[in-house]
Order: sequence, then structure tokens, then C-alpha cells
Amino acid sequence: MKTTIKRLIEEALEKAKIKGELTLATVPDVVVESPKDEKHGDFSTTVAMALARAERKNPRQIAETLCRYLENGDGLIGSAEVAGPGYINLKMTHRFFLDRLKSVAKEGETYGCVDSGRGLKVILEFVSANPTGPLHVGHGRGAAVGDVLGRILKKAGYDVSTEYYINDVGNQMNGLGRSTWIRYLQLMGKEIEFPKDLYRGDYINDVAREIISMEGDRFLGKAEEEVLPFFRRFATDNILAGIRKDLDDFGVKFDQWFSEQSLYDDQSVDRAMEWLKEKDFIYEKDGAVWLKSSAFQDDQDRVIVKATGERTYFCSDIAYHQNKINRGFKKLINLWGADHHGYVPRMKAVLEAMGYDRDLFKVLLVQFVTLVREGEKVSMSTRSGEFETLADVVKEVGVDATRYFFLMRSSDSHLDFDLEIAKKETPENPVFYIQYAHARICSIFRTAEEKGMTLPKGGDVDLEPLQEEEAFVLIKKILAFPAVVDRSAAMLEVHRIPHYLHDLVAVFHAYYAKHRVVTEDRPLTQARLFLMMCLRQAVANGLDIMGISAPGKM
RNA sequence: GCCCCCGUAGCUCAGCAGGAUAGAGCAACGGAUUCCUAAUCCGUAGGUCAGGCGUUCGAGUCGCCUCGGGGGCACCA
Repeated sequence: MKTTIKRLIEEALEKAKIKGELTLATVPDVVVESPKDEKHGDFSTTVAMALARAERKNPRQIAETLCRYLENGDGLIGSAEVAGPGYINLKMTHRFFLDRLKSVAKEGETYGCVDSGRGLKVILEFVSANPTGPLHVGHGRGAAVGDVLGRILKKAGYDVSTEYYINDVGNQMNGLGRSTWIRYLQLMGKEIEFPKDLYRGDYINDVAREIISMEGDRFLGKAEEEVLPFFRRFATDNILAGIRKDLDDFGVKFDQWFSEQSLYDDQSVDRAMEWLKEKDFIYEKDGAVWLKSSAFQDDQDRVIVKATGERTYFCSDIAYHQNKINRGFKKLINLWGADHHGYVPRMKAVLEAMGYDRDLFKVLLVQFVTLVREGEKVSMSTRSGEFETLADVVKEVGVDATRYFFLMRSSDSHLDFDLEIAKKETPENPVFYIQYAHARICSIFRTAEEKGMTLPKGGDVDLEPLQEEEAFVLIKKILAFPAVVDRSAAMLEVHRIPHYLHDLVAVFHAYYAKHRVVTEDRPLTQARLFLMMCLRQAVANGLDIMGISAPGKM
């Protein structure tokens, strides 16, 4: 909508230039805003103030010139006025808004889509939790934010691919295998102390029990080295399957699951190291191999091969991100927990060393989640193996509320997740407020149908009967949806969607309280039903982006 | 010590690439239902935007400093 306004203003600028009233040596970026105070009209622009210096004219004078050209429009602009230091306030005609409302109905499920992405190939990697235990709430926030960000980017015209990177290599896998092996022995009656540095979560016992039920005692008496590969493999597969199920139950699907091991299997890691070596970006010191990341804005150089000969996580990450680029992705977005922020500079460093623009790689740091139960913060200690899993929270409060709560805050803010509020089916809970609105709209359509008041096929309705102010407040809000999607995509900020929906729906509830949709007046009823149809589409599309259900009845 | 995030109403948080008189939800208080779902609506009250300095026509927003909260500074992932 704003781009339409922007175009109108640019046309006015052009006309003023042709007539010689403005020089326009530099073409300004026309900023269109929606004034907070409706007295200031529907839209305003600061372009006159921005031009003041270059034109060597009083901003109000420039604004007045522009207003003359703007008012000579095509019946879309109702009035153009100069205000304050040089704002231009535009008031649009009813026709302007009603025309646009018609297109909402036409667009249907695709309403809200924009094309700012222009098909840019983007890879969005998130969660990527190590397969050493079930997902906890922190992963859940990452999963929800990543999933929804993916949907937003798709709506905004990006060619998005979502990916889960499986760290199935390294010491942790051995630790997982050993943990399972020891639990197995304990369950089989052996008196063995459980080492401190292993995974002590109860889920390990579940895995061990499953091995017992499938394989019985056939591992008893064997040496650890002999059985470890089996235990390691079994535990990894088992836990990974659990992670997949948790994500699936949470409505999160990935386009790819990418194995770290595969990068070793196909020599990608070796090739990447070879390349860096040729370029003289790596050197040996103290028996280890280092990357000269400090030459590219990192604090220090980083080890990629330990003195033991093992390669670090960072080492395979180099190959992994190179692989992403080789697959044709032009933008690499990663979602990491806030605790990984120190890792960003080295990743940017290596990409820059490889000759890529360091800005093609973008990391979104998602801050921590604190669960609050009955006003008390729930302590989360991973060491003890006792923590709130994503699956438990979903089970307790449901998918819709869980997703909403994870999405409602800016991801660089800490999140207090109040379980009691999330569970409530009262107005305290914002999810229900929005879903209720959708159900209410559906209810209006049921009533309309009962009274034989349906919309004609093709949506050819005369909207002129819509005159009340509240209708236009609502229409304007509905029409803002694509801009919200656009901005969410540009800023990589998912919380804008739930905020917008809450706003939108509040305007609807107010309208509902004041105006009856289904009346004896057929033309009016049809016009209002049409408005409701567009509104429902916007609400449904918004909820769809968040992966939250839009119930027809509550 | 260095780096990242946060600090806005009693609580939880928005604040749109610097714009007009700083907003919402919850909590508090007072109202609204012959009629499409009261899971709703309307109204009242509530603020030194942590503090200071600076940048400019204009700063909650940008820069620097101080204070407070969280996180990170591995040959761990």
C-alpha cells in the first residue's frame, strides 16, 4: 500500500521537476509513514524536509508545491496538506481503500505475499541441536522462530531452504555411546559407577532399555571397544528420531537434514583445509593446526585440528558453509543460541578468507527462555540432566500456545514463558484472543448463511454501503498486512506477526461491538460480509505463517 | 579485562531504517449483553524511555561514558 503512495509522490515530484519548480539534483528516497494520530491523515511523508537542503528552499514551500501536484491525482488522494515543519499529510478517498480491499479477496491465501526477495536463494539453518539428548525449551524457541522465519521469507519472495545440521561426529558421540553402554550394564545388574563427564539424563536409560528389549544380554562380557560402535550408532539414531518426532509434533519440518559425517565421507573437509593451506591461511603451532582468523577481524586465531589429530567442530563447519555456498545459496542465515555469539566472528572470518562477502552470512542470536511456573522461575540445569523438554511443554500447553509464546517477543530479548498464562483459556492469553476472533468471524458467516445472506460467487459486491469510520479503520489495518510481512522478512523479526495480528483483531472486536454484520439490509450486509471475508483471510494467513491453527469454532 | 544482548507504566513487552502529544496486554478502578460467541467491548488511572554527554531542524531510536541484569571469551560441541 505504501509503495502505491510512494509512487504517487514520486510522480508528483517528477511533474514538479518538469515544470521547473524543483531541481531534484539528487533524487531523494521517499519515506512514507502512517501517522500515529489519525488527524494527520492516512499517510505522511517527510520528503519535503529531506529535500530542503538540496533545493535551498523552505521545506514548507516545497511541501506546498508538491501538494498542488498530488491533489491533481486520479481520485485516490482526497486531500494533501502541509503540516508542522514540512510534513505532507495525505488523506485517501474511500475508493482508494475499497479498491485495495477487493484485491485482498482476489489474492486469497496468497494475500500478504510480497516480492522483495526476488527469488534470492536463502538457506536457513536452525535448531541443529546435537543428537545427545531431547530438545529443551531453548531449542524450542529456536525451532519456532526458525520455522516461522522460513515461512515469512517464502511469503516475501525468497527461495528458502531450511536445514538441520546434525553434529554426528566427535567426542560427544563417543560419550553418548559410552553413557548408553554403562546404563545398559547397570540395567543388566552390573555394579558400575556412572562417570561424571557423561550424559546422565534419564533418556539414556530409555535407550538402554530399548537395546535390552531388542538385543537382550548379547553384549555382556564384551569389551567396550568392541560394542561401542553399536551403542553409539543406536543411541544417536534413537535420539535423532526423538528429535524429529518432537519437531514434527511441534509443526516444524525441515527441507534437509544434513549430516556432518557426510562432509568427512566425501572429503569436503579435507578439500577445504587443503585450499586454506594453499592460500596460506593456516599454520601449525604447538602440534595443532590453526586458522589465521585474526587476519579477518576475529579476536584470535582458531584451532581447526587439535594436537591429537582430531578435527574441531569449527573445522567441519568451514566445509559445511562452503558447501552451502556451493549449493548456490546467496544468503546464509543461521539461528544460534545466544551462548554461541562468540562463534560468529570466526565464521565470518573464514568466509571472508575464502573470498566471500562477510555479509552473506547472517547469524540470528536467539536469547534464552526462562520458564515461569506459578510465579517462580523454573531452574534449568542441563548438567543434572533434569530440564524441561520441548515435548513436555508442548504436552502441557499445546502447540498453538507454545508457538505463540516463543514468537511473541523479539528474539534478542530474553523470554519469560509463563506456563500458567499459556495454559489459560481466558483473555489473559493472547493466543485465544486472536483465535477467538477467527472463530467469531466464522460464526458470523454461519449466521449469514442461516438467513440466506451469502456473498455472490466471484465476490462482486458493491462496497459503497461501507461508510462507518470503524470499517475504514479495520480496512486500513487489513491492508497493512503485506507491509508487515515485508518488514519482518527484511529485519528477520518474527515477533511482528503476532503483534500485528493482535492489533488487527482488536480493531475487529471493536467493530464487532459497535456494528452488526448480518442485518435486514441486504446491500449493507453483503458489503460487511465482504469486509469480514477479507479480514478472515488476513487473520488466517497470519496464523498460518505462525503455524498456529485458525479454529472455526471455539 | 574484552565482546554480544537487554534496561520504556506496578508486571510482561512493542515502538515501524531519527520524525508530530511515547503505546499494547495483564494487574487496578468504573461501566456495557432484548440482537452475528461477554474467550468481547467502552472508559479512568498509571512514565525523569536506567543516568550523563554528544551528533542535528528533530533522539526512546544514532555515537561515547557510567550504572544495573543476562550471556560469552577452549586444542568443548
